Amino acid sequence: MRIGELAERTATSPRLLRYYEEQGLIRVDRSANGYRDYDEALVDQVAHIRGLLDAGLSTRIIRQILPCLNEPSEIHFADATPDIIATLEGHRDRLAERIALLTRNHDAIAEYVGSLKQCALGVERAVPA
Amino acid sequence: MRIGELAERTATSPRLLRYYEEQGLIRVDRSANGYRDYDEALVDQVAHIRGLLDAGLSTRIIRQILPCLNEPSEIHFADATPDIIATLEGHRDRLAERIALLTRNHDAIAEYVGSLKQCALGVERAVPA
DNA sequence: TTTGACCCTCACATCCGTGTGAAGGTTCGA
DNA sequence: TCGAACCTTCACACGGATGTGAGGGTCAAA
Repeated sequence: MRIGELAERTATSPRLLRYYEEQGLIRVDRSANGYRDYDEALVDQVAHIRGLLDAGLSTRIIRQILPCLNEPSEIHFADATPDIIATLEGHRDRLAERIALLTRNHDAIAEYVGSLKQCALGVERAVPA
Repeated sequence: MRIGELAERTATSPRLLRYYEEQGLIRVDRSANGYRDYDEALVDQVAHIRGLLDAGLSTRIIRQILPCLNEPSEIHFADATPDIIATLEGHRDRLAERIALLTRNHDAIAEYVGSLKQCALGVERAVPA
């Protein structure tokens, strides 16, 4: 499909799709006329990338961890060098930290919202101003 | 305490502490000479803010959810308007989505790294080139 | 054949969190 | 009293993700 359709289907902009390509996040074919020609699978991939960006990861990091996340999950044996493994372990651990932090904040907000709703109910019943 | 000390204790920079103040994230007193005078509690608060920023939240959002996160957790009853509650629920839910997404990715990376290490071991044993 | 909707590249602009430096005031110890 | 180390404000700069516009090509339908 062409860039306009993919942009619409992923709720992004053509500009961003070109940017992700430039950053090495997606691979894109070209038609004879020079237009970008996107594979159907890119719809999911772009959604995935957007999620990761939205979660605060940089394109640099996403580029590094993306190979692990391909669905067929074919292991690239050549990648099993110690420093690549170390890099991935680092990303894995920092992801865990980030998750823990987000979880703490999520829980705090949830608790606060709970109290607030409780309180709103109480006010509604007790102080019918 | 003064800005230098707080910067050091929170591993930030004076510049950022001024910025957080400017963004309405922290409240800061002034000494007679015009110097900022930070309360002890700011150490934790700034750490908290840094965590949220690091987790990908913007100062605008942080400003909104910060009141819920104060340690004494004194509920601001006046805040219990339906739209504020809705906003908070929105943040809470989007946080939950992010956590789910990051968790999936964390697990995928962990699994991939596991396979990679396994594979590295195998190669080491099987192909002592 | 022309028009309109799409695509291309290039490049400058914006926002946000952050760094940095200038120009100057305060405090404190030598 | 001088200098070092701290503080102030102001303002410009930068990198990353994104918007926008100029100048131009492609293609299909009228």
